[in-house]
Amino acid sequence: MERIVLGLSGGVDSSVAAYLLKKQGFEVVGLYMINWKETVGTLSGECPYEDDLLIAELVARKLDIEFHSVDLSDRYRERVVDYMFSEYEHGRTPNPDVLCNREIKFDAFLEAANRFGADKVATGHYCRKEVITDVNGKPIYRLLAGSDPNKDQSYFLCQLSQDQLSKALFPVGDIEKPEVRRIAEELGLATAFKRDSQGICFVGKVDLPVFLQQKLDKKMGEVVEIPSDLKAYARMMPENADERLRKQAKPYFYRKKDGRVVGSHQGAHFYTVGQRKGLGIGGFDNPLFVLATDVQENLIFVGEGVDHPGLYRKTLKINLEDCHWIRTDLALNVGESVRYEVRIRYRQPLQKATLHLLEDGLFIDFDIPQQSITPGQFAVWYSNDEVIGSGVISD
RNA sequence: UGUCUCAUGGUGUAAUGGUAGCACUACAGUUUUUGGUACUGUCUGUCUAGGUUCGAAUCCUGGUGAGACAA
Repeated sequence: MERIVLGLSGGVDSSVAAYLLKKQGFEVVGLYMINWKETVGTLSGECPYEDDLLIAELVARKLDIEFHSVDLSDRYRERVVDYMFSEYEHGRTPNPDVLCNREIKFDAFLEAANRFGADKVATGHYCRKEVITDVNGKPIYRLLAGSDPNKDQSYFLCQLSQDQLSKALFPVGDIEKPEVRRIAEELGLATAFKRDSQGICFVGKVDLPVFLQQKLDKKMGEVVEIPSDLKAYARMMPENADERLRKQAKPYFYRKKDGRVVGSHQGAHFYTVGQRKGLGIGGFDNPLFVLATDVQENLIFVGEGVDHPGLYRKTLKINLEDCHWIRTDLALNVGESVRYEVRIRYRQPLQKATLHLLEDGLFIDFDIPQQSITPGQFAVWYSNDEVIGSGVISD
């Protein structure tokens, strides 16, 4: 009987995943991962993980599976939290959960699983895995969207490697959320009616702006409104196709003199592109959206209305070193192009685009201009249901 | 100093005699295993002191404040 370590989080998805694995005949070991122990910033200084640990243990007992916990908080801090703050400090908007999967759940956690006698790990992610073989009979692992289009979490696994994927199992990927709930209820699991978790796993109940304010310094700066008829928006496009891509992918660069000061803020690094709330500036006919931030000058540039041209761009660039192919066999060579569907944030409907690999980076050229392309976020390209690759949007 | 205009919630405005509406902001909730977005809901107001009137944001007088023109 094959031994599998399952990440039991104390949520309903991993609980049911445990049950399904067991039903499939695996010897399941539930392993609770502690990745954050700090109590600062949490409500009423509660221990952030004790409740979930207890619930996970309860579920394990109910399902009659072996249960342990493992403390990965040092690793988590190094690989996820430090990255997160560093990105914010540089004016980018990180996705800690993508990193958490790449660096923790399918790395450090996998190592821990090995110590518990398993060489594969399972999680409660809503996504699927398939194996095909290449011409030499070598296996190729495919990462597919979860069957429930409403809960598909393949986006968060976009940075996994073939090696990581080869050791992963996603038991709930081919069933839908309501079914998961139903199974949990039928089994009488403690998690059956527990509400879905949301927000960065470790921050828990605290909202991110508050958390960031505790970690990053405040620095008063100005908010500059950019008119929608700025001449930079009517930029001339070069004839050469590659040059045009490069130019289209370049974010608009604003200076204070391009607009007028309409307010102040407490630190440009607290804001992200496309953000509407939190500026505290009223009196306009339409809401203001953040077009860009400049952490060097500590300026925030905003535009009025969802239709502001500064909010849209047709092309984005991913630096070569940030370009990751899950399907390494489908990786582009310099000079090649391919049609895929792309999303630039979790749950965004897939957008048709053409990927062009040039000497200086991967350029994703969308059929339709995209709103709020945000540096630091991950662009993920799909072929139908399959995640082909991903990369960090450059600035 | 003179003349004129204006003064509505945090902001921008609507209602010119019948008990104040809209947008933005803020807040709350929903959606969401990132951030953000989106959706729903809620709060806050007639500069001040008098007067006219059954009744005033709306008319009259004084005050205070802001702007424009005038030298």
